[in-house]
Amino acid sequence: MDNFQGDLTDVVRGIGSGQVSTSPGPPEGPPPAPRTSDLQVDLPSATAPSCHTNPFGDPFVSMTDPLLRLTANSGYFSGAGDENKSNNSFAIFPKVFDNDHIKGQCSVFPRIRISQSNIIHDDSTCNSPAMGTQGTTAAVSAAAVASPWGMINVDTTNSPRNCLLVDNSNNTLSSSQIQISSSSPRNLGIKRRKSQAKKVVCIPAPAAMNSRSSGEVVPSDLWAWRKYGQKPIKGSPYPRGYYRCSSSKGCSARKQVERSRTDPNMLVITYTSEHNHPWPTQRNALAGSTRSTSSPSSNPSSKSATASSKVSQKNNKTHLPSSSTHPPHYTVKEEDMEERQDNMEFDKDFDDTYRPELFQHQPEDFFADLDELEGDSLTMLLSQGFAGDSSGGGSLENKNVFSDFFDDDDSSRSL
DNA sequence: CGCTTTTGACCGGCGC
DNA sequence: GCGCCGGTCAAAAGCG
Repeated sequence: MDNFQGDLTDVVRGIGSGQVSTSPGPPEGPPPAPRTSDLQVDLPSATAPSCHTNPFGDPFVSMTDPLLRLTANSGYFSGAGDENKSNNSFAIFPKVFDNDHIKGQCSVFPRIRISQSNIIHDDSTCNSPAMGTQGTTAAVSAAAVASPWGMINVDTTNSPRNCLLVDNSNNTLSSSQIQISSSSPRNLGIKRRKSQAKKVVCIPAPAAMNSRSSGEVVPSDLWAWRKYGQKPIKGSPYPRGYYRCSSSKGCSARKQVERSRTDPNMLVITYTSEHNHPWPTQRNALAGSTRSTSSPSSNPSSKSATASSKVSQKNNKTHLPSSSTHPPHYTVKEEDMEERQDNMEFDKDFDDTYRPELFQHQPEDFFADLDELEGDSLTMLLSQGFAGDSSGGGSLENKNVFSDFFDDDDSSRSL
C-alpha cells in the first residue's frame, strides 16, 4: 500500500502540480460534501488574529507554520499553479510570503476558511471537553471532513467520531475531520504559562512511524526541531514531548507533541511562539538524529525513529520540508491568547495574492527532491502511520483516501 | 565535532 | 504559604 505513503511534501507536490484539487470525496460516507465555496468561512472574530499584524512582531511570522495550510477555497490552495484557485481543496503546506499584506495574516495556521454553515454548534453530541467551551469556542468547530485533496465535507452528524473537536486540553475526538477551533483565553482549560499564542493541530498519528522510544509519533515538518523534554501529563496516558526549533539559534518557536488522550490515533501538536527566521534552507541536524533504541526491524518505535531521522536527513539534503504530511484528516485549533482573535479576517485579497514562496523560490529540483523523499520517510509515514493504524476506525478510510489521492496524483508526481 | 535524544532536576504559575 | 503540575534546563550518552 505504498500509495498511502507520503507526507506533507506530497501535498505540496500535489499543490504545486495543481492537481490536488481533484479530490475524491471524503474518506467516509459523510453527507455529501458541500462545495468548498460553502465551506469557506471567515472565522468568527474569535479566531482571527489580526493577521495583518504580526502577533509576535517578527518578520517571519507568516512562515511559522510549514505544517499546515487549510484550504477550503481557492487561493489558499493554489500552489505553483495559482491558476487553480478553484480548487476546493484542503491542504497542508508550508507557506512563505513575500507579500507584506499576506505576511501579516496569521501566525501559525492563519489561513483556514471554513464555511459558517459548517460550523458545528455546541449542541452537538460531541462528548468533548470542548463542550464546556460552548459559545466561546469561536465557533470554529467546523466538523468538516477533509480529503487529502482539500475537499472539505461537512459532517454534521452527532457521531463522536464525526465531531472533531479539539478541546482546550488538546483532546481530539475524531480523526475523520478537520476542526478549526479558536477559543478565547477564558475558555482555556489548560494551564498556560503567561499569555501565549498557541496553535493546536491534530493529525492522525502515524502510529508505527516516527515514533520515538517514548512511543510518540512526531511527523516532521519543514523546520528542524530538537526535543528538549518530555513529561507525562496528568490525566493522559501519553507523555508530551517538547520541541524547540533548532533551525536557528535564538528561535523561540516551540511545539509540543502528544497523543490525544481521547483518541490515541490522533496526534496533537501544539505550536507555541513563532519562528524568527526564514525557512531553513538546510537542516544542520543530522548527527544524532538516527539514534535508535532498538532494532528497527523488530521495534516499530525504533523504526519510526529511524524513519524520522531519515526524513531529517533527507531534508538536509533536499532542503525540503520533511513532512508536510498531508494527513487525510486532521484537526486544527487555533488558540490565540490575545486580542488577535478578535480581528481575524480572511479577505479575498489574501486568496488572490497569496503565493506560497515554497513554490516560488524552490530550486528547480524541488519536486525532484520530493520524489526522492517519498521513497522512505514519507512512505513510511503514511504507510505505517495511516495504513498501519488499524486500531483506529479511520485507518481504512485513510487508506482509501490516500489511495485515491495517489491515484490522482500519480501524474503530478512526475514533475 | 556537532548534533541529537533521554531524563531527572529545577523553576514558575496557579489553585487551595 | 504550600503543593501540584506543566514547562524548561542541562548533563550524559549516542550517532554520523
